[in-house]
Amino acid sequence: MTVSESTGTDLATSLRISVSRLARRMRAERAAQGLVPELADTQLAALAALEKHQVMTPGELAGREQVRPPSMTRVAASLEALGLIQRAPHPVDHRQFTLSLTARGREVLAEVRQLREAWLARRLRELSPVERGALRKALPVLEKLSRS
Amino acid sequence: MTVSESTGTDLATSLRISVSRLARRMRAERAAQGLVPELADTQLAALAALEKHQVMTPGELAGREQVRPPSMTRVAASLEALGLIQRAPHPVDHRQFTLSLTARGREVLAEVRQLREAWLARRLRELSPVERGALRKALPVLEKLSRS
DNA sequence: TATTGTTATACTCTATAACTATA
DNA sequence: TATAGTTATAGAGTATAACAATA
Repeated sequence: MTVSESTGTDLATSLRISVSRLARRMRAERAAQGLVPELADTQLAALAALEKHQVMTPGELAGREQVRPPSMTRVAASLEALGLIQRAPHPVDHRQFTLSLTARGREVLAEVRQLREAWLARRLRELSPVERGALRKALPVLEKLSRS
Repeated sequence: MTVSESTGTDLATSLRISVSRLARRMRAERAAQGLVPELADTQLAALAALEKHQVMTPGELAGREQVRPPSMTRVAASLEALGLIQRAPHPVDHRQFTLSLTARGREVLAEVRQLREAWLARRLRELSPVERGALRKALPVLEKLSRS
């Protein structure tokens, strides 16, 4: 019985293991590159979310990235310290803040996308067009799963 | 420009973010279930690898699961303490050990696969057949990536 | 001398609980 | 009183470096 014929439970098992291992593999590969600045998964995801939505509050970012508010506090603080995002008072609710990318944040995001994903991008180029196509078709589903 | 038409770099970016977030999401969901015993990603992956290959050395397991030997030492020690794997002298090289599943380990693996993947399996059932098909086709590619 | 595995230690990331400020 | 965010603290998981045993 091949993977493509597996049952739902097998699919869950295999998917969980592959996704966990790939996440670990990417993290390890990234760390080996010694980039400046060294950005973690959630930091980079937060930058990408801010690029997409322009302005978000810390709470919105935490919800979107599936981390707790204190974790996003640290992520936001680190990104602000690096000059990659900026914080402004919320227009109506003074308990909240708005976060947005700085020009430097935008630059770094572009740079990091090229450099930090070098390993994954290289591996993707080594795949066949059919394999890449399979990933592209699965990508929206993976995104849906990660948000649900 | 939709995801399915994206360039290779965009694919790498999106894939990395989705995979990272899904791994984090699954870990969080798992922890909420309070299972007995509480098994981490790498512990479960090690059990699954031992089920597949019957007998492996700690070094082989570490290489397969992309963790460093000291990490696998901890994983193996915890699984042995739980009675889920057993250790035996290596037949020829006395520096090494062979690891294999105990009967209890096999039971727990089956049980954990049902219980611990409940969240992911439920989400997978909520997908359309087309979406599940996309994941099934991508799965071997994800496995390949995670091993490369 | 090289290799396998372990021990000691430290780091990264995230979580829960308690607190502050504002609604 | 409820909510957004922060601070303090702890836990899980992994890594590097140093060590022990064997090849």
